Amino acid sequence: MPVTESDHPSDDGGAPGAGAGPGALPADRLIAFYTDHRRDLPWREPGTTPWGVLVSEVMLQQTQVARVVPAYRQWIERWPTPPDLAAEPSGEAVRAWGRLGYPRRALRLHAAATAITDRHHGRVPDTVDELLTLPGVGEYTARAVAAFGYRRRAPVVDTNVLRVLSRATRGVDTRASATATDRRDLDRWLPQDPDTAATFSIAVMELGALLCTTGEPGCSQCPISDDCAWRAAGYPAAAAVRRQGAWAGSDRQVRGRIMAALRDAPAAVAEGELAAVWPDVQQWRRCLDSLLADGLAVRVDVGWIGLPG
DNA sequence: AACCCGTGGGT
DNA sequence: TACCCAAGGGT
Repeated sequence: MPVTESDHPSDDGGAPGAGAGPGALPADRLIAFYTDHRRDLPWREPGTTPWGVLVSEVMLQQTQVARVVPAYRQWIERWPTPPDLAAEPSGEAVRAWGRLGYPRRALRLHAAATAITDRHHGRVPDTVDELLTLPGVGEYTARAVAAFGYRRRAPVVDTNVLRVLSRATRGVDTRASATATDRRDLDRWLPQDPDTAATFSIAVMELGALLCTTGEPGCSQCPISDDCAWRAAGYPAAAAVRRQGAWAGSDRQVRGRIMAALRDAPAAVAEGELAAVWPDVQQWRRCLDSLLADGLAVRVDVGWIGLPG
């Protein structure tokens, strides 16, 4: 594990000093860290709507912040409200998604905009339960929108928060995905005041993104290192994760090429031309069929494939 | 519950 | 280089 000596001095049990205690997640210091070191991101600007928060959260699902920023700006400028997006064909959402990856997210975001328009009068719902009914909105995103969009008190646990929670309060590292237990554990540290709770959540997330990272954590700059159970335990390594399959030659690669061809074309593409993206006809056929089944592509006519209308 | 789903940056 | 993995969700 890439832990530097300078960041992790093997001190001999120095006094905890003014720490809140081993395994604590002290809100005051986390919020102070956020105040001092927060990144200026477009979805954090004053005036960001709950719809803006929802769009940013969906884009950020498994996609890095730096790649999301320009896409988010263009998306919000073009579709400032859910009805604006719902009024357009879903294929336009898929095209605007560009190369963010996992284009089903674009389809689901469009479906969410439609549901918000039809069932919620065009206003993004403000309760976790209602948000959970929206396509593409899971346990994390629902709470993120409630907390960051509406300043509700909800335990927001993404991969960053889970890493901080696990390390600081349990003394172990993890690469698992968050569970209901994790949300309950975080809730213990969540300030009661809703607005402060929302700031606390984004502060923990920011700490995980900037300092308490998977790679080389910046423990020497961490505001809660004195309370960190993981540090006290000597930075034990996380359990190994199951390797993902090879990318080259995968269905995902083939699907990606087909979608890129459809996005780059102004209108429908002849199947014969589309087949040129991959030499293995069997695999190409299987992937095209899966894209049609997913609704990411449609057969607009015999032998012609396009983005959904 | 394990597996699938895109793309690209970091090392 | 090859591999990890990044503000997850759906099945």
